[in-house]
Amino acid sequence: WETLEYLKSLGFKVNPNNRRLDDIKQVEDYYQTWVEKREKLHYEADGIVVKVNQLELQQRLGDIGREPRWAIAYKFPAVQGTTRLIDIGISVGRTGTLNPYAILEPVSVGGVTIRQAALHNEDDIRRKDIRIGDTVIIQRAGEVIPAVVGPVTSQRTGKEKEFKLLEKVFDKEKNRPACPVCGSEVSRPEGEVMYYCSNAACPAQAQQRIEHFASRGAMDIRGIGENLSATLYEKGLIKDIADIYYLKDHKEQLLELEKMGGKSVSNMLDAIEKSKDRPLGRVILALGIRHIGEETAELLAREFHSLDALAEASREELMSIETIGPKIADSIIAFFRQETNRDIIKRLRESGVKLEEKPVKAEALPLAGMEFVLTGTLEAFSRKEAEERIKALGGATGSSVTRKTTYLVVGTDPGSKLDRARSLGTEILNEAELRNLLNRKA
DNA sequence: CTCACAATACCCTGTAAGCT
DNA sequence: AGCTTACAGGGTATTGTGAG
Repeated sequence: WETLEYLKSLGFKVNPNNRRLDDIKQVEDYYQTWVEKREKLHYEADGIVVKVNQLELQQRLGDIGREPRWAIAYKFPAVQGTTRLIDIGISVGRTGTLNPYAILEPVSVGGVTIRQAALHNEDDIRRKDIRIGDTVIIQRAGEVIPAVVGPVTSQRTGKEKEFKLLEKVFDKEKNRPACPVCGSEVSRPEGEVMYYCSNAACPAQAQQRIEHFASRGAMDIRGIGENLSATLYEKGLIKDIADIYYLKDHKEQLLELEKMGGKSVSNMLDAIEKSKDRPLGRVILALGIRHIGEETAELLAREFHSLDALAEASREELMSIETIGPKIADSIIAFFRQETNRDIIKRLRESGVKLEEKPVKAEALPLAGMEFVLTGTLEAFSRKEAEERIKALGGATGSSVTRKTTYLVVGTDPGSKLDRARSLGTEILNEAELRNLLNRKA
């Protein structure tokens, strides 16, 4: 709504009869009533959720990963507080990024004590003009994530220091900037915002690769989280992700670990065994290939059906897949070219981890063997969308009505296909009927 | 067809608190 | 005590769009 007011103030015409504006206004009003009611509630609330209230539209909009595209939170204003920025620390991420974080004078904001907060990157720190020693405004974004909003410049004493990442990680003995974990060289690729540790074998990265592999979205090995993966790595029980599946040969050493009794060890080993036949998409995600997240991993699994097939795919082959461009393709190729990675995959296979998946047989799909032909304009679908959904369920689409055509789908202003279908006695569906069919079978 | 820009999808990171 | 979860907001990559 504010955006629209802003546009109006710039002289743009906004049609006051536009239904959408009414809808937005309605949401805004509803939100305001809750902002007022908030304090009187006998429970905690952090905002309202606006939802599309038609199941059909919800289905069309779908999800991105776990998040629905048909519902969005509209949060109450965040609670803020101020405190002192004592220092800026650096942590090393799974991909080798050097991540600056704020070390704060502990402060209570919205009922919890905040000591640290992410600062993202050097450019962002500069943009916000955050300096070490500053009094800074802190808020909990979405009532949860601590965030440094910016400095209170009126409180400056002149002793505040600008933050320079390369100075922070400067190693006097080596006389150059160095990774705070392994001491390797640090670089910032042209045009990028993050600095990286150049050492792929950096313990920080190795440990977090293990953590990522075991994580819920990937192989989902319950029991192996940040702490255990670090311990197992430090003790040398696990050097890379494949070693996880050979832990069972080292039971005695596991039992010697602190806080690991017989039950913990057997729970962990059970969880490891269970993870051996996760869907292929999970395995691809778990490998930790750069730029391959949940969605792309899933896509690659559908496309290749086995890790070997993916490993052998050419750049062109990869790029021909929708949503995969040169960067992602190169990232995949580079990963499988690495000798160490090939070795890991070999050992994963030997230990019994499932690395392929039967392609879903087209014959097994609900619309298998049916051919659909579309004519006229559809209301709620684009034609391409409709065709995709039919194909996703195993149906075929044709461009002209023949004796093999199962259904003719008729939108508004149908063409001559309708006449032909009538003369052939082909079954005719209108849009609503098609949608029902798709929803029923899906 | 190419280029530039906008929109969208995807990926990554970190904190506190609830859960086991 | 450790693991998991909820969550925001940063960046990068890809796709879509319109003009020439």
